[in-house]
Amino acid sequence: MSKKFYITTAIPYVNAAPHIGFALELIQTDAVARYHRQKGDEVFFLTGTDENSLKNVLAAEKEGLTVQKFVDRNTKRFIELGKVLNISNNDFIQTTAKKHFIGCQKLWQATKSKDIYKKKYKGLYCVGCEQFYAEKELVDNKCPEHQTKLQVVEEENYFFRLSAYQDKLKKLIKSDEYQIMPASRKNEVLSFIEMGLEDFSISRSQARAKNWGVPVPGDQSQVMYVWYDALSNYITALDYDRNGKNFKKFWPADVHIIGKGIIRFHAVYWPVMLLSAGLPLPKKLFVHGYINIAGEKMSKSLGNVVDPFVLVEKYGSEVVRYYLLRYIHPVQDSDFSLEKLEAAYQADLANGLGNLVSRVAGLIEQNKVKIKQDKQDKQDKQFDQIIESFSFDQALKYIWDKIAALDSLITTTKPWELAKAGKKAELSKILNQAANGIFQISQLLKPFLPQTAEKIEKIFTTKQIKKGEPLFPRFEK
RNA sequence: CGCGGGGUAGAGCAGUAGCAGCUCGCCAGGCCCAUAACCUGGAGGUCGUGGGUGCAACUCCCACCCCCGCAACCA
Repeated sequence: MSKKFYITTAIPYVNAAPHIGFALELIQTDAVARYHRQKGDEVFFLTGTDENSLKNVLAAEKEGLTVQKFVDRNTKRFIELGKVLNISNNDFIQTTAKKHFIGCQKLWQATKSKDIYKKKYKGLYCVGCEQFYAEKELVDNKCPEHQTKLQVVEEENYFFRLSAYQDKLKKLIKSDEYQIMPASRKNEVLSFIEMGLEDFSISRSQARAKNWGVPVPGDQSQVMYVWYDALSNYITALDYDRNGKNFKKFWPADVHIIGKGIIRFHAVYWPVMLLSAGLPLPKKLFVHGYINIAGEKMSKSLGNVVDPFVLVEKYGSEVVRYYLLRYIHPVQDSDFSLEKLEAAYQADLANGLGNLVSRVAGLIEQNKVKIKQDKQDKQDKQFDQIIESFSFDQALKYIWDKIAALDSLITTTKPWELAKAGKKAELSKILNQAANGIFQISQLLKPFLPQTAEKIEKIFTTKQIKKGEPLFPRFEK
């Protein structure tokens, strides 16, 4: 019996080229999606881009392009990133899509009328940050980020009655009805809620938004606050606008995967928006950590931004996938470095997996042993449990322990001696065991390293097993 | 008194009361089937600091020091 499984990444805004952090999110999400497909679930995996952010408008202005041209061009890079990383998403939402606009407006209208109200707001606004600042936050009366003077903006906006949902939301999260993982993030959210939720603005004036964004239904002077529209992507992509069959089938989401920076929107705003509109809540929110470079935050000003395209070009997608899943901690921040990536390649992929495959395939080829496929599907509860908890690093460790066990098996049973001694039956038994062990490894590996898994599968399912080329040649010193 | 995460072998991490562990790196031995790969063993840590509770503390309690985030719109 197949279950439906709906999984999403966050949608990054496209004012700059995609960076390695988003690559991590794509790869993690892809691993979970592929895992569920392998289990026979009907999977819908969504990713996309947020094109309505004012930051896009500002970036476009800088380059002298129309906003639409700018976002189209930049979104291409994100689509391209998915391709080069071999990401198996079923759809890619761009929030300038018509169905997204209509869907957002439908959600707005479905929201309980008492939850949306108009309020005058006056504050100091920084266009660069796209945000209001409190006076005590300023440095020399200037924006702490941009060192520019702030504008006094006064306008009437729509507000959402978040405060009314405080108790209800707390209960839903505490009980794991909407499960936030890991637990430390759940606690963080709960303590945030306990501090008290304030109503938040869900629109801005057309002028301030520079006429870019989703218009508020029935009020041409306002566009939706970009997060209101961005979060809606998870349902608009499923054709919520016309209550399409994907929406009926796949909503609510089984998992949203996001980075720690946007936890509030997903853990607080989004569920409440849905509650007010009478829609079911997503089941899980998984929050991953960030990638640091030599202990420092990645940033353009530091000049330490890692370009995922360059990595893939140099090492290949499988190596990048492996490194990010195995050595970037799923929930804590971790350091990224080329040295570590290369060490992982050499030790785990070349010496470990690659060598084992050559080793066993070579022994089989030389001794012309017949391999009988062990066809039965091995259930592995422990492995399932590891993946359910998003412990990608441990999942790979688990697989690599099996690789080591097979190496150890070969070393201790010495098939080459059995061959010399003419002990055919015993030789065949050992090599069958090894071959089937590798086959099993390839199955476990599929969600993580799909291409490599397939190559291994091919080698060990052909009639005449041949050694062939190394999967991961060692780097020359 | 803002909130959170962290400080365990050269590096990266696991370990929540009972002889301090894993991976990489390093050293020695074995093997010779394999991509100079693989296997075994070894060196290397007063578990941030100071107190407390316990028969027993990396693990619980208290205080302090250091690092890194967040503090309503950054993957």
